[in-house]
Amino acid sequence: MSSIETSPLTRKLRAFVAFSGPELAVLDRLHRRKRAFVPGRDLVQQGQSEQAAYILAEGWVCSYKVQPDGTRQIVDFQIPGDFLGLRSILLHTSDHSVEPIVSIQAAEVLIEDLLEAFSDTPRLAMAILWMASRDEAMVVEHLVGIGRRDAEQRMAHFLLELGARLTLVGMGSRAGYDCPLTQYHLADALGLSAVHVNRVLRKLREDGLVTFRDGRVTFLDHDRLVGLAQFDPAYLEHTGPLLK
Amino acid sequence: MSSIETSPLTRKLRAFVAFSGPELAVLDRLHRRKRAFVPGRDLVQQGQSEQAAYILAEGWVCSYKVQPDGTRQIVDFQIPGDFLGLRSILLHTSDHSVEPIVSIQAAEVLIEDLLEAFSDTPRLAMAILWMASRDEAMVVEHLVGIGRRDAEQRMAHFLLELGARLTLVGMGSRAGYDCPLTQYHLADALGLSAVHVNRVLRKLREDGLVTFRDGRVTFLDHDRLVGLAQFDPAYLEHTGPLLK
DNA sequence: CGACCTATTGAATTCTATCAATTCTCGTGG
DNA sequence: CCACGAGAATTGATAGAATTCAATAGGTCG
Repeated sequence: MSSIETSPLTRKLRAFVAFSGPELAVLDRLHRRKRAFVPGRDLVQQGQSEQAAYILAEGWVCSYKVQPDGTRQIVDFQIPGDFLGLRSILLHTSDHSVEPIVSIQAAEVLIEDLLEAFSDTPRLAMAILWMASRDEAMVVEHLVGIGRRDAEQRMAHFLLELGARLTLVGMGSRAGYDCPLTQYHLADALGLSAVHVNRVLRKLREDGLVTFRDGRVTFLDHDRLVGLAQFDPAYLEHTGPLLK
Repeated sequence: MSSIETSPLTRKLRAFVAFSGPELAVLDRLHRRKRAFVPGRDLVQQGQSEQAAYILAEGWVCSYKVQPDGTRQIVDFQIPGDFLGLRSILLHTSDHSVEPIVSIQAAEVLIEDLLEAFSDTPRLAMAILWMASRDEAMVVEHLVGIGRRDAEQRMAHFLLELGARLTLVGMGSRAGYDCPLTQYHLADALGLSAVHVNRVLRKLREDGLVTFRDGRVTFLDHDRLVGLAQFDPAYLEHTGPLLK
């Protein structure tokens, strides 16, 4: 049995699609070009063309856009098993940057690899397309959060969503999860100032809902937090692609 | 020559991909199930499963999500040539609603139609996937706008983006465009209150930048507006899918 | 130890929402 | 023809939310 069967991506997709041996082999091939990255050096640069995509094997990264005036907006965080830069290779140019938050391991995927994989196994293509749609649904939910929730709800919703995603890949539970993000990351993701992030976290802590401390998110009262955030995980719990 | 060759979708895709006769015929088949809708009755309902997708032939619609507390966030507006609900059929359930803003014409596309079209003409599949990526890039830009721009910049950027999109399908120019949206639509899209939308529009008008009046957006000083919004249309001007 | 990053808190300011009231347009029915 | 009501746009006043500026403290690393 090859080690690929336990990769986070494979693990995630297999929750929805039963792959055949040859399909697993194709997945294996996609993982062959392993590379390591450290914080401070971007995997993908906004505005660059000829980008590769990556499958994140270990660690956390964030996708963000910077504006001409220097402010930045984090669009999404990716965790092990997530695909990075799929849109970049489709559009042949990257509209965003990708930055490692901790030291990471990622498999580089060239456009040729992907086209080859897609033509070999249409089922895999469909599974990846489905995954991309799920990611887009997450971005949409993020948009709603920033547009129509106040800072406290935004934070609560964000911490809960991250928890739900991490739980899917075995890195979290209802009790909490390890989280390498700084308050500056939260600020850039939620469209708040770092100062206000700090105040909101204090309020949530003082209200006995959740703590964010020493790289760990701890849910003190999960149910009440869900109530505050009006968190509905439906958009994360899809029934999988239409593969028999 | 069939009339399909002048449909907005065909027109848009042909700007990037040269289709063969059989491929045009497949596009034609996708348009066969024409339907009409009127404002007030949603095409797609949030939470519903077994949805169809649509190709918008005429008129404007918006995609939105409503939250438990009743507030709504418009995620995107669609104009002729845009695809609606592609994600809904992929995920097999809809995470958002779609509402006609004016009376519209749309071609219903069943999941079977799409799978058939994809297997018949991979190039068309790639073109549609590319288009979906472009739409996602737009949602991302929208996210950045709400997260990191103040109300005035948000409005300016939004009006410019809409103008750029409409120009692509021949419905607008640097001078302006017809626009059936109300200030309430703008508010729900930009994450502002309707009252504040009104104030912002007044300011932009008084500053001689743009007017929003009687269903028409008129750019008074396009260049200065671009400067205010820090509008960079790069994310709309892609080189097309990787088809030879 | 000092440099640097992160977290924390206070005070003043700016931005945006909410509440309330008015005007305008347009279509409907009397 | 006009009164009426609905939806849309407009404006003022006030309250609330979040930002900015400024300062301090804790931790880590060389």
